[in-house]
Amino acid sequence: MSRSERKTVRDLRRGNRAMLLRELYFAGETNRHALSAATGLSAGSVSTLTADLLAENMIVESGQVDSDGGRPRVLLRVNPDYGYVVGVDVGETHVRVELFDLAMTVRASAYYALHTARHDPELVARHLLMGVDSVVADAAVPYDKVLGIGVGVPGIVEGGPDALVHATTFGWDSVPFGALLRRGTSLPLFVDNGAKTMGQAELWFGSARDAGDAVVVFIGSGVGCTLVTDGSIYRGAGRAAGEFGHLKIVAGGRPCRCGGQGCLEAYVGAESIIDRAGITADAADQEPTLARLIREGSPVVEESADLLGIGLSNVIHLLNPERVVIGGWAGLMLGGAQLARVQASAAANTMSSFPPVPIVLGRLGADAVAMGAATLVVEELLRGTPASIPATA
Amino acid sequence: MSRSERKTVRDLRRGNRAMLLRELYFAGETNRHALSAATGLSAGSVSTLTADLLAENMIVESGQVDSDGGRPRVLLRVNPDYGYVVGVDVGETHVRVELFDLAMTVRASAYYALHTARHDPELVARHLLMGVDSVVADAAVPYDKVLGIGVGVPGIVEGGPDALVHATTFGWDSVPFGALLRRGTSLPLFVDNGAKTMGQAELWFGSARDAGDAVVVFIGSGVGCTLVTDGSIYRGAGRAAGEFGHLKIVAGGRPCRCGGQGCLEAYVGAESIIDRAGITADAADQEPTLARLIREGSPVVEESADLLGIGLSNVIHLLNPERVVIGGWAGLMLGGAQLARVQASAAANTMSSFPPVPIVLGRLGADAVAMGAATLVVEELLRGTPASIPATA
DNA sequence: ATGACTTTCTTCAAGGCTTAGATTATCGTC
DNA sequence: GACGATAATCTAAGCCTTGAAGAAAGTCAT
Repeated sequence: MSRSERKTVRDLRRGNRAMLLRELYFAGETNRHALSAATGLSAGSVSTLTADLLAENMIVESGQVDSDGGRPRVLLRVNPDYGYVVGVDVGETHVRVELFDLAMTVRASAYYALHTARHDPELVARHLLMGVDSVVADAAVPYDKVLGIGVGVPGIVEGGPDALVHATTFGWDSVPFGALLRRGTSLPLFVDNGAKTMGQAELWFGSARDAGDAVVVFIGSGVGCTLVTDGSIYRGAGRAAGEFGHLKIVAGGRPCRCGGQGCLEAYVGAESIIDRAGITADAADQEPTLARLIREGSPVVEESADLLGIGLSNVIHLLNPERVVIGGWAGLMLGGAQLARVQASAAANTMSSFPPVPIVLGRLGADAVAMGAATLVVEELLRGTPASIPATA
Repeated sequence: MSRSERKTVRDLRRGNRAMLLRELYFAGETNRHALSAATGLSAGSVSTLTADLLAENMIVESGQVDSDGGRPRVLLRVNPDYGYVVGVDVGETHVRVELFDLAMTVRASAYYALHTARHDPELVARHLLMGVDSVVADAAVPYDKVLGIGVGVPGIVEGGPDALVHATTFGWDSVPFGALLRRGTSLPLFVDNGAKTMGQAELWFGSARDAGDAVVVFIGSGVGCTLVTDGSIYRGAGRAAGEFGHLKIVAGGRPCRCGGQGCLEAYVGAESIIDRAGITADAADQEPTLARLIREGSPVVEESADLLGIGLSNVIHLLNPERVVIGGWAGLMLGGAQLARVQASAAANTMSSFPPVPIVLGRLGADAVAMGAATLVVEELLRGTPASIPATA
């Protein structure tokens, strides 16, 4: 009930520092004057705070620009090489590991195919850890400058150090994936649902950028989503919020792989679309198969767009977002061809007294899951809590 | 994107003061020692802050309790007579005005029946303002100690000074109700959707008390809800979040009074239940008619319970609340008789990997709308922003 | 080249805040 | 009645932000 910490003057400084750093991170490149305006802090405070950050090598001066008739401004930016973050996308068919610098430039990546029905958690964990070693080596980066590992996985991820994962469709039932990884690395670890990591990527750098309240829908084999409230991801009481795919949109409808009936995912997930078209496709063939169905203008695809619109109208009624973003590989395919139909269906099913909501496609492509996972680590850094300061700055 | 204000050391104090006041308000009666523990502030800070609040007459000492073998603790509480707040429930059939002290004790109330199809905004506003004058007079309270008026109305309430109200079912289409009231009073005004004010009442004093993440469903003639995130009400980008009643749960289903099809409200709102049972009832007769249907065990009622459960499962999947509360006069009736059925239906339609969610009835009865509206004013007071300090404290 | 003017950034005294620890108040108990 | 215990207040010390003044580093007109 009572939020709002911040008690001593020390906390005040921490908060202001975090605010400044955040501004600096998202602005990309600014000067002290602009920072002062953006954060509301006095010029003096900005000066001392940036001095601290410069001394820690967390930010760097990156040039100057003339100001019409005055002392030139010194440009500041977050030091991309202050540290590195690893993002991992554990998908239904693969494990993708990428190493980013703080400017989110990919420095190295690794990919491991998962063969169907072989989602042994131990194996996945081994791939993942191997991938981490590999990207750190490939990027030729000192280990102690890796700030942490973010991992996006299918299913619901419980909090806690074990990071229990419940992903029926993936064959994982209460798998302590965090604990499994913990055995192989001592780096800070952040495990979350893959739809949410993608959502954070779109929120930070993609189509949901700067949105205060948004919904980012993820459509791959299954369907998930990220709810953005007040500019950050809402996770709910048990970190399970956003199970958009299991909204019931057809009473007593098609059985879903979750065990329920009439779920949205049973209609608009790639697996379901293909299944409904009467095709039997291997997991690895889903992508080309769906592409073909869309190209051929299958009525199943159109129906999926209509149903997705209904599903979106539900989210719109409930959450009143300022924007809806559709992402995930299947979402981008479906949306690429049928966005207008989705929009029309959503609008038709939304009350007229509701302000119209833009529905757009994700901008970061299918790789956003790994990038978003990496941002979980960056988020921690920007929070400004001590720790996570590498030995040699 | 960047939240977290709090910049100067002055803001720090304001924040701490607000935190303390909030704690004091919800604890009801505490001592300085306990406050220190609860807020994390040092004993010294609590001492000076409470001294300020006492000097302003915002809190009072209310007795002592012995502490086993030591100086007795001085009990502190918010001064119930520091100021008064007015809460108004504008419903489909009535305008109810109540005046509360800060302990939320009703000091006076007024009631005006609205005759069907006569929801002229001007008339409603006149009733409301008359009611305010009436309760202030009845309670024999000085006008300058009335801190503000909170109003709960049907439909969507846009922010802004005009408080535009969109309530199709009420016959209001973009009615600037706030502006209308503003012409008749200079008191601070807070207009919000009635389902949300009820939700806030249940959150502060009822079944959702202390919940961080909860959903409070309101069922009257229509259906609405309040989403509680991080201990406070989530309103969405355009303050329209929570239109639970217009989730589509039956594709291509029954026409709803909103103009859509298959909305939840078209099945579980009191008006719809009665209609589906084949009865024609006047608005004023809805209550006894629904009571009779429930008593007679009408199959329509059972079906409504099942559908409500499905609707709730959608909210649960999307928001992962720790608790669901059912309120509103029809909700309390329906829930009183069919709660088990609602719970069973919700559980049956929720993924097994989801933690089970308690579904309970509201505890404050049908009057919660007005009380919740009044809390909007109190909320402002607790926020600790200057202003709203009556002349004579 | 020079001086006036601009704009950016830094320095520093002043004022405010919380804290920790010492002090005072007020009980029960031996 | 002294002593211990618990509650509340007082005080010195240490941070922090601000605002104003000053330093830095340019442009521009003459």
